[in-house]
Amino acid sequence: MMFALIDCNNFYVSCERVFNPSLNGRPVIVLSNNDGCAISRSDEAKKLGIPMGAPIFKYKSLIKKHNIVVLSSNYPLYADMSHRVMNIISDFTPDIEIYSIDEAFLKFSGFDNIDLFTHASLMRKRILKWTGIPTSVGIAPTKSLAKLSNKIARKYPIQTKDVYLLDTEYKRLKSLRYFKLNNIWGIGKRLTRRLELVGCKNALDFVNLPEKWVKSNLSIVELKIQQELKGIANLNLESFASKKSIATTRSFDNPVSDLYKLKERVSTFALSCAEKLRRQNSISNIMIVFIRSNFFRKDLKQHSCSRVVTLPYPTNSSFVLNNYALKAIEEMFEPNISYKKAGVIVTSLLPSDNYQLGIFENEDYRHKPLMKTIDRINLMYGDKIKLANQDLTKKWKMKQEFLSPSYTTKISDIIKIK
DNA sequence: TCTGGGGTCCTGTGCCGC
DNA sequence: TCTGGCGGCACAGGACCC
Repeated sequence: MMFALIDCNNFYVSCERVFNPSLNGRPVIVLSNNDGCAISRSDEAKKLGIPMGAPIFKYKSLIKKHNIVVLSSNYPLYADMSHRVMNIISDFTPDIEIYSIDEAFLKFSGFDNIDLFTHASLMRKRILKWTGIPTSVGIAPTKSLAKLSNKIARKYPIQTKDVYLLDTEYKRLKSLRYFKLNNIWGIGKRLTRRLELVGCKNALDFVNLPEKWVKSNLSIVELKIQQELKGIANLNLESFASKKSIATTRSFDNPVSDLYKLKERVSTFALSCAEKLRRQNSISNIMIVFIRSNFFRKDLKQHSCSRVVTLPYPTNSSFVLNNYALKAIEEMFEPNISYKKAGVIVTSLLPSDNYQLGIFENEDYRHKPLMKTIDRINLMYGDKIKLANQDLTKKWKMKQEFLSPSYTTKISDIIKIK
């Protein structure tokens, strides 16, 4: 039994290139929301020294000097492409866990008579041919080792032909010696620092630490990782677990220090959460509301605060969530602070269909059909219905200066063949 | 001037009740 | 009735992932 990790190379950039081949061979970066920082880079852009998450304003001159193509993110396009890729992958094994928009874990059990290298090569060739997206595949006895194998395939595309099969003890030890601590899935900055303090330099050093020490000084999570790297499968594919929380959070393009404006924004976040809940037929018990000043501005007074609101009954009503979110904001707000970011997270989710109202629960029975109607109208006419405290005239627009067309999802943007 | 968003999971702390 | 120890819980914060 083997696991595989398939990963789309530079996914967002690759999506853009599918529909705009003139981007091939050129340095390209895709920006985060609000055009803040680089979240996807072509190999050419990486070579020029644009790091992951680079704030774009710091790299203006480099971008100009090398004529780097800069694009705003186009999430509907990426989501659609992701869906196509995952569909093709499903043809190659029934056991698939979609791990993120551009990654999936696969399990090959009962594939004893099949050459997995050939099988995986066939899969990535078909994805490339049918969608235009290049991928890399790592195959190994555990998920953590499959992650590392994937990195090898990605780093040495010529030697591996984009597929690396880690199937011997020799390859395992060689790989572990090769990788630094922070290349291990689940070991970040902080753990790397702690492990270096006890003399670890590479992944193999970590694997050789006594299990007892790992469990008592780190945690059960790191112990599992260690076992996985030893080749003992500890993690299985996650079955389509339904979401445990839903969030809507945003940075503001201009700092907000006015309570009224802050409430107006947070109201929008609460409504967005309520809509997302209704879309997946869930209700929530607990809402978390937070506001935060700009922590990059060390010269300004900082304030960061969050409130956990336990709702009187689980709900997905826009009115109820909105009211409690606004109350939380009023409690937390401090004058003379430049707030840069705020958000609403709903958690402790339950399915809405089989929920029975209890004795003390008093959701207004008129909310449910009203919400349905609001959702339908907003879907048909594009967010026409708002609550009274939402600003009707002002549009909070996301900065998207370099947006590509929605090639696959908007009929007006469908590519024209000349 | 300008530094993302959406997730999961763990941990420290303070409080409560046994 | 008082006290200390301890488990459970809620909350705030943070690490880590893509």
